[in-house]
Amino acid sequence: MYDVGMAARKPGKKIHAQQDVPRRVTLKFLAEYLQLSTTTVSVVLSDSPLAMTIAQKTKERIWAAVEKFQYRPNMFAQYLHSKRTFSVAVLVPDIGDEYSSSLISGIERRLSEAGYKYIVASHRGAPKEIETSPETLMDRAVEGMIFINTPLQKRLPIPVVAVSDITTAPGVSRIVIDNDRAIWLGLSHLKQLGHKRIAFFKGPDHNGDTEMRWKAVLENSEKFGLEVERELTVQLGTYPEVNESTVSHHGYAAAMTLLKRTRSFTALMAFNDGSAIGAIRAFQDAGLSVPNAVSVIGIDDVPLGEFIYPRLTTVRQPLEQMGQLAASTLLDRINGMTVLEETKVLPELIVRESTAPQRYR
Amino acid sequence: MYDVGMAARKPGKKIHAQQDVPRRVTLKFLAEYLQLSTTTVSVVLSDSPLAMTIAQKTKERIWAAVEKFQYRPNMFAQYLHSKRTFSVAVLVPDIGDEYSSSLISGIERRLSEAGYKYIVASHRGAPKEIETSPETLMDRAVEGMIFINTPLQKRLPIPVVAVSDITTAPGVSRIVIDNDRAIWLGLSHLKQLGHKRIAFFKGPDHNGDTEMRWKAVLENSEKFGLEVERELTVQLGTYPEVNESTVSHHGYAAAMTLLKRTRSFTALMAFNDGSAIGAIRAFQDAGLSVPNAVSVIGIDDVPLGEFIYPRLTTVRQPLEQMGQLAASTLLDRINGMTVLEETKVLPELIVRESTAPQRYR
DNA sequence: TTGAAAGCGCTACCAA
DNA sequence: TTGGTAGCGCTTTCAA
Repeated sequence: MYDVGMAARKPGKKIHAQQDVPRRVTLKFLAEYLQLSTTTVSVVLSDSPLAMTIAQKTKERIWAAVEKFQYRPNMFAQYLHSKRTFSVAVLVPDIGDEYSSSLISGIERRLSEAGYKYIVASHRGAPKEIETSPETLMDRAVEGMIFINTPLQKRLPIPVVAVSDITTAPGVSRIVIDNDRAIWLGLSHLKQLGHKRIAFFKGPDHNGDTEMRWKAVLENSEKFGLEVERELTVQLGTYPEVNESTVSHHGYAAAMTLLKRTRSFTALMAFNDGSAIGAIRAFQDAGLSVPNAVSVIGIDDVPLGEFIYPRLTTVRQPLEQMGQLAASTLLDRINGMTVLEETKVLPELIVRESTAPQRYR
Repeated sequence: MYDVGMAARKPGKKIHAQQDVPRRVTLKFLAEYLQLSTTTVSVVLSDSPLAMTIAQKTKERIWAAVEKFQYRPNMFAQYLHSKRTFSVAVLVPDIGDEYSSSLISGIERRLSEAGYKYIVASHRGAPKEIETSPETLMDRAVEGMIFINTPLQKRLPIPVVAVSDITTAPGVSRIVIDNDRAIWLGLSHLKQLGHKRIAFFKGPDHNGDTEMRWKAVLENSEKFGLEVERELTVQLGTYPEVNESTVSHHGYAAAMTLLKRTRSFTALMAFNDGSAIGAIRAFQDAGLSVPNAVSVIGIDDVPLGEFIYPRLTTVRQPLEQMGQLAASTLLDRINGMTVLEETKVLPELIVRESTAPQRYR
């Protein structure tokens, strides 16, 4: 393979570039081909202020050569000066789950508009991964990071935004659903339908929405004159132990647990759609019709929700939009703007078929 | 901020490194601190053959300093020599859909074992994106690419692996489900249950499995003495036009189309789980019980399949495993090994509740 | 209007 | 057992 380097034998001694084009064309090659200095070529390519002083004719020759050789600057060499990589990292528990991938979809949309690429790293809950991956990502010189439902302990030297936040480090911008509003929407819907004895699923401990959402359950129940009974609440993923990993499995198991305790509830406010769908199946298996015997409401609005039987009533969490917001916020911080420490996103009630007026039983 | 560069005033004139540590420690800084040359430090850090010749004592001093200053080599500077980035790119139609994200989950697992990171780019079907993103990804110096259900026209100068292949370029390694076997499994199951008039969903045109799967339908039907009637087949995404994007919507619409034509079928072999779930809902809405009036079988085995009503009978496509295989194959090619041009993965029949023996109607 | 030279952080060749 | 020096591909003074 022809090596460009060989063309420059002695400084000052111009040698016409050979016909052979190296595997990847470099600035130096272009300059030699054009009988110009790399400086000149670099200046016009990057359109720096100095480019004003270059003859129009020269510029045109340069651009023609760029076109001819399909020259593309080497980002890694550029980085050495600019320290910019136009890439960020996204940390998620598991890229395979619906929640993460919907958010990432939104993140990507916004990022690609800005010419950024992203690296995603799933830690699958492994503490070691969570601990070390910020480092290995910093090695790739990402300009910022987005933590999705992932704890960050120490402050990073780059901008960080968290979605479904469980970070404890300072200086993190947060994008969160307005959980109070979400619960309020669900509860007021159930209340309007006449439900009094409502069961609740509390989220798993490692989830960033669990605490806020549970607090909202307590507060809003009080507001609505509803009682949150211990007997009617079960936390996902704690009891009983299930090996299966999806939230739906946890929802199924949680519903079964509930049924073993009592059947005195007429509605269930689940933690999310996955657990709601699992619970619906459990109720059906136990011979309880949904929504006739028990109404079920989820949170999220997963795509399949409108195809299950009965179609799922839920509180929509605009994940795509939250992803976009996270990306926008991160880009703003990267560009040195000051941003809100926390941005709340509004949920929306989607009434379908899994909720119905309470019938006396 | 203290600038390390200032420490080296004149070559040869050693100056003790200051107490101040620069933002990010460099090799040069370390070397000055240790009163060694960068060569020496570099050699022991990379544990090159030459490292044998370095005094143990010196090595220890170096490692201690690395620890003390938390030195991490700059990958971008390293790249300039090694031309290696330990990163690959993954192209998908949409990272938000279940199919893509499950595959990526497998890809990531294998990649991270090998210390690789990946960039994902969703083109959302936009021809312009599909055309240009290989270029922009090459700019990031990825060492290979994985195309998921995405067309690649021209040969790339780096290794490429395709999953659900629709590439036309040469030199691509393919990972595919054994579609013939998948259809065979589904059809033999239905046949055993006594079904004779079976409806089919054909996949959308832009999907890599559509052709092979349809061919398999034709061939296996013949083998089983089943007839594939025009009236009983509808292609997803073609008719009628639906604006909604998910396959489930397409499945719902396709099923409705089918019902408008005839009700003379007793089973449906869908193109995948998404369309199967949409179809089940359509049948239910039309007053047809599944599986009593019509049996439905999907392909994929999505997580929610076992929670819908009725639980979905399906042919499992091991997406995680296929992702891992894709990554392994790509890594092998990157490392210069020769790999199979095509690897077929075996599907598996999962019998649940959406299929039942045919009852005479 | 253009070019020489230094330097970004690291590796590698050749000396000492 | 260790160091000087050149160079990877590019940008950026400073000079001409």
